Amino acid sequence: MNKVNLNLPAGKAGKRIVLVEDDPIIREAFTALINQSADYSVEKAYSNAEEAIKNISNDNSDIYLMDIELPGMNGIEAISKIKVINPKIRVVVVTVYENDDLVFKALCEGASGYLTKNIPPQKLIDSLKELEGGGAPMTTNIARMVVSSFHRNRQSPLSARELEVLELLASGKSYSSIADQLFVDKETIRSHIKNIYLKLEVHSKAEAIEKARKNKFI
Amino acid sequence: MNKVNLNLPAGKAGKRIVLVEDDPIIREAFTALINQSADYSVEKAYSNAEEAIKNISNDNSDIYLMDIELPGMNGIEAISKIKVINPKIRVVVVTVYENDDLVFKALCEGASGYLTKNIPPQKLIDSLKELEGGGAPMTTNIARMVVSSFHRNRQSPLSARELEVLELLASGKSYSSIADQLFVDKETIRSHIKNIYLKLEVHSKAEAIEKARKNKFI
DNA sequence: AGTAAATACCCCATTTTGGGTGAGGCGAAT
DNA sequence: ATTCGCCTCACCCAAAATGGGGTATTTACT
Repeated sequence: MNKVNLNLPAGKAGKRIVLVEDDPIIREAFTALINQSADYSVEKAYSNAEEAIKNISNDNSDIYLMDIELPGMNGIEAISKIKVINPKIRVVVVTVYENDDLVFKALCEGASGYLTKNIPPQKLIDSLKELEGGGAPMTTNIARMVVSSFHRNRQSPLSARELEVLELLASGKSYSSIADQLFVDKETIRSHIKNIYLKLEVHSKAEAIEKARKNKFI
Repeated sequence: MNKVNLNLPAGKAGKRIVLVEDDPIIREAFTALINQSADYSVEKAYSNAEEAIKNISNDNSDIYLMDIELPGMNGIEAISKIKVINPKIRVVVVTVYENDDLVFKALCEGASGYLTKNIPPQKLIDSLKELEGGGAPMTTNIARMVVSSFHRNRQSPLSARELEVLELLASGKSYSSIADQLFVDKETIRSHIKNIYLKLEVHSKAEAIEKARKNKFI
């Protein structure tokens, strides 16, 4: 069985990339693919996040391709730690997972892109170019998920005014300040909120906000 | 001066697109470009949103290219109204504006993509393909803006625990329920919140949440 | 040794919240 | 024409939450 070379010689020209991927097959495939390109080369390829993080200053690369599922520290945590150490490093996730939660967590922690492993070879290289051009490379599905996450749900049982009130409530405002802002009496706001609770079948502010956020009413 | 033909004959094959764009030059350019492609044709080209909306059921197209700056109703409102009438219609914004506010407003109202008018011709056609493939076509800059909007700010003066508390507070929870959730005393939460107010230089929940959201601490 | 963080407790006064009930005006739909 | 939903406002009550003022202990890292 071949021992995978985790410390490839950086004898190739082009922008240097660091790869973090535990599957040796994929790691080698991506390395070969990237090294074939004119503009990029794999500086280092790690099989776990801990090693990659330990060597950040030595490697001195500002583009990381990061798997999510890794032995030990996972990719999300790894992004977080990398960004703390050097915020200029751009991390692109490359994974098999298209799970909502992982995508948004990765982006919140600072991922600059999110690709899936079934990406066609040329698209991977294109993605690196896009990244360097200030973009945020995403596969079709991920882009849809990201854009959809902004869409509000129009099937809301709440009236326009109620939505308005609930949004202000969700921003941490008190009944009185909502009333001031909407130029109505505090009692009016209380009425709206009571109706909101009725419609959403909840009994408190926190529940209402949670339900409304979950259903993207607000 | 040429009179622009706002009702082009649909004599061309391919998926039918509706265009809403007030500048006659750009309208004609996009129409010509799209009609040159094998897979798409411009069903109708409107110079304002009101007309486009009035004819939605007749036009029976499910892809709209929408400008933002329009005489009368603007593109954002138009997206909202279109989505109410028929949520299946996908609207892609095509505009000169790369302003954060407009981008996010358009996406919240239901835009499926956001392009800028300097887009290379082939890219526009590619974007339509991407849209049909379930994607969310965006120019490089817009993709970056969208992804950046998820990134949290690590330059926060707050400790990890304080961030945790503030996040729960921002989700509408009361001191007591935050305490329960974090398995500490309510008084501890109160202490944390006092420190948060000190650090953020605010004097109320709403202010703290607003400041933290604005600076993307949470 | 010093600092920051997390934890917990005390006091106080005020505001906020949730629930109940009722009611007038207004516009859209049947 | 009448009903219905929506927006508005009012008054009752009691519990909970909030903001501000303290102080103090333990842990952890430098």
